[in-house]
Amino acid sequence: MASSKTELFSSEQNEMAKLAKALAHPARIAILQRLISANACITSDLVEELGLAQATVSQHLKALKEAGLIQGNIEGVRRNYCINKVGWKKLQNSLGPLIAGPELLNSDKNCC
Amino acid sequence: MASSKTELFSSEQNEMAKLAKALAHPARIAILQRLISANACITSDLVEELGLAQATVSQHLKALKEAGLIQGNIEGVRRNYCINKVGWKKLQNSLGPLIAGPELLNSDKNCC
DNA sequence: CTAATCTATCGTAAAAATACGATCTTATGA
DNA sequence: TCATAAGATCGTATTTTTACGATAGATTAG
Repeated sequence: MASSKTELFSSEQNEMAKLAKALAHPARIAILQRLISANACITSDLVEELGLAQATVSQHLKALKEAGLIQGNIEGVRRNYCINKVGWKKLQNSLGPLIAGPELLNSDKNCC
Repeated sequence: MASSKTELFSSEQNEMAKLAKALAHPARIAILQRLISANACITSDLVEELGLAQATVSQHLKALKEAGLIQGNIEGVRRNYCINKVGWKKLQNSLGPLIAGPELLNSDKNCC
C-alpha cells in the first residue's frame, strides 16, 4: 500500500507527473542544461562534471532516456547524448500549459 | 549514502528540482488543476474527488504548500486553498525557461 | 590477442515518497 | 457543555529513489 495510485488519475495527469518526475532531481536538471547549452551531442564527461559516481550518472541518464527527454547513440566506446526533440515537445505540451496557465495570475485580486 | 547530494548542485538547480518534485505526482497535478480551474479557493472536497484517503490528501496539500505553490487559510472548520501567485511565478521563472528553452528545437537538424 | 577504456547493469544499502488508519485539534451547532 | 465535523498530524508499512562498488560488455590501441 504505497505505490502511486495511478489508476485514480487520467493518463494525462499521470504523464504530466511522470515528466515532472524526470525533472525532479538536480543532477538530471544539470544534465539537461548541459545538453541544451552544448546544443549538441555530448559524450559523457558528465561524470567528472557532476561529481557523482559513474554508475549514478548512468542511472540518471537512463531515467531521462526512459522519460523520452534525451536520446543516446553509440559512437565507438562512447555514447552520445542529446535532447530528444519529440519527447521535449511532449514535455512542452503537457507541463507547459499548466505552468504558464493560470490566467488568474494576471489579475491583481487575491482570493485568500 | 542515498540522500540527494544537493551540495553538488547550484541553488538554482536544487530549486528547479524541488519545484518539479512538487509536480511529480498525479494527485498533486490533479489538485493544482482543480485549484486553477476553480479559479478560486476551494475547501477540500478534494478527498472525495480524488479517491484518496483524507490523510493522504492532506499530505499532498502540505507538500504543495511547502513548495510554495498553494496557500491555505482557515475559514471556520474548513480550509480554503488556492494557488499562491508568488510561488507560481517562481515556478514559471525557474522551470519555464528550461522547458521552453532549447532553441535547437526549432532547427530541423537532428544531431544524433 | 591483450590491455585499457568507456559505459551499462547488477546488487545492495540508505533515504525519501506514498498511503492509510488512528488520533488530536479546533470550531460549529444543538 | 457536549457531540459532531473538518482537517492536520502521528505512526507505520510498503514502495521507490538515490547512490555507489563491483562487474560485465563492447570497442579501441598497441
